[in-house]
Amino acid sequence: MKPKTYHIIDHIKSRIHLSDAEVKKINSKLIHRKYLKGQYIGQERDVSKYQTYIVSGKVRTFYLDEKGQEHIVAFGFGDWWVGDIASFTTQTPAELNIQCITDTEVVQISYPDMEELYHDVPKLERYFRIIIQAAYGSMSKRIIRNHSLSAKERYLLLTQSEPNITQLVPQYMVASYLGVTKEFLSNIKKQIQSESKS
Amino acid sequence: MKPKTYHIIDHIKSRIHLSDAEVKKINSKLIHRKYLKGQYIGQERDVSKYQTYIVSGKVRTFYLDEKGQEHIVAFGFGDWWVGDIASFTTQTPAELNIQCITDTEVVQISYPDMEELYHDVPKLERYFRIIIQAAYGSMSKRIIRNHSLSAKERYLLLTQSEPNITQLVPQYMVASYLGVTKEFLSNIKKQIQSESKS
DNA sequence: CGAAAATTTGACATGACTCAACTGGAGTGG
DNA sequence: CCACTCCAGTTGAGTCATGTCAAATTTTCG
Repeated sequence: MKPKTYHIIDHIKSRIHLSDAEVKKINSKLIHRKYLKGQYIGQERDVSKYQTYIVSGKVRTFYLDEKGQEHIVAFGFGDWWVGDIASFTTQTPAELNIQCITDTEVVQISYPDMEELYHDVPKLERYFRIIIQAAYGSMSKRIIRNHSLSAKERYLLLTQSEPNITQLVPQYMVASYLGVTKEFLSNIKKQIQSESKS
Repeated sequence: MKPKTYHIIDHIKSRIHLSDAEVKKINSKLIHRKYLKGQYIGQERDVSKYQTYIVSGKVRTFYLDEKGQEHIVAFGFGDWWVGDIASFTTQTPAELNIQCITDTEVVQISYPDMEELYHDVPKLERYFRIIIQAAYGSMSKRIIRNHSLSAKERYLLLTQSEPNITQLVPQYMVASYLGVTKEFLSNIKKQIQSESKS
């Protein structure tokens, strides 16, 4: 019986070449796991134990400020990595919460296994370098947009680049992701609507 | 005559181990270069040709919006990498400008040389993975702060974590980095001053 | 010293937030 | 199948943070 191969392997293979032995090695470290809607993959103050790859489902990464308000840093919609990278790489308490918006299927690699994998399959360093570079690039674009665009412009940009975002997550999460209150996002939508009518 | 060893090698060695042969290999690809105050290491629309390590000097990375306003994404103050990562890694036109605030000494690696180095010294993948993870972590914290703190709180946090920032760069750049106008930052400073007096 | 650049000031405008009330489903259970 | 609750979304009034513009002042530096 062959060991089960996860979609994640294809994802890695699309960036770097892997031999069968390497695939096997990686597979042996993968933990397959399911979370229910509302469950936390990781919470603030806990040290992030796993690097988590979303196989299916929807996840949000958010920060809770002193006033108890949520600020969504990122969404994860399948075939992508989530987690508090700072916490995982330095094995210090996390600032971020990773919560499932829907039932979610993931594949995880623990910190010690990750270190072992980096040692045994050094090419993975390249894979993760590429992944993180991409994440860094989009994060830096987000900062730029937050500084140079109004909330309305940011909303239009988001709906344009991710047209079904409104189907994927409730509106108050979109607001939090954009960095505005739900009331104001509602207001923005009304503005846009009345503009398109005239 | 031995080839000159740059400080950058120590920086790399503090993250990964390198043999003498590997050091030599890396050194052979390093381009040492000086820029004058005001010069651009990279400009928007140009494809970023080099990964740039700041040896000494001060650099800012900024974005120019449609209204012609500058938005500073990051500063670089020595012994750190700068550049438009998205542009470099995908070899597509940059969105970011990298400008020297003072005379600046850098070490650069060209794109083809970088690829060659990754091939010949695979450990470098690890080094850059670690570097970018750190950059990503601080970038993500910045997004959080921008969303959850007021301009005044952000300013206080910055002056606390980087007390001599006011000596390092002119105030209007600090304002741009914080995402506020120079007038408003001036206002904030006045507020803080009057608070500390009472 | 003089010009250019950086900073400050103040009046005014506005984007975005707060709060509180209201609407409108989507269960859930009697 | 209705009544009830719960949650997401909307509305509107009032407020505050921050932006805009234009002028005055200070600093920097040739």
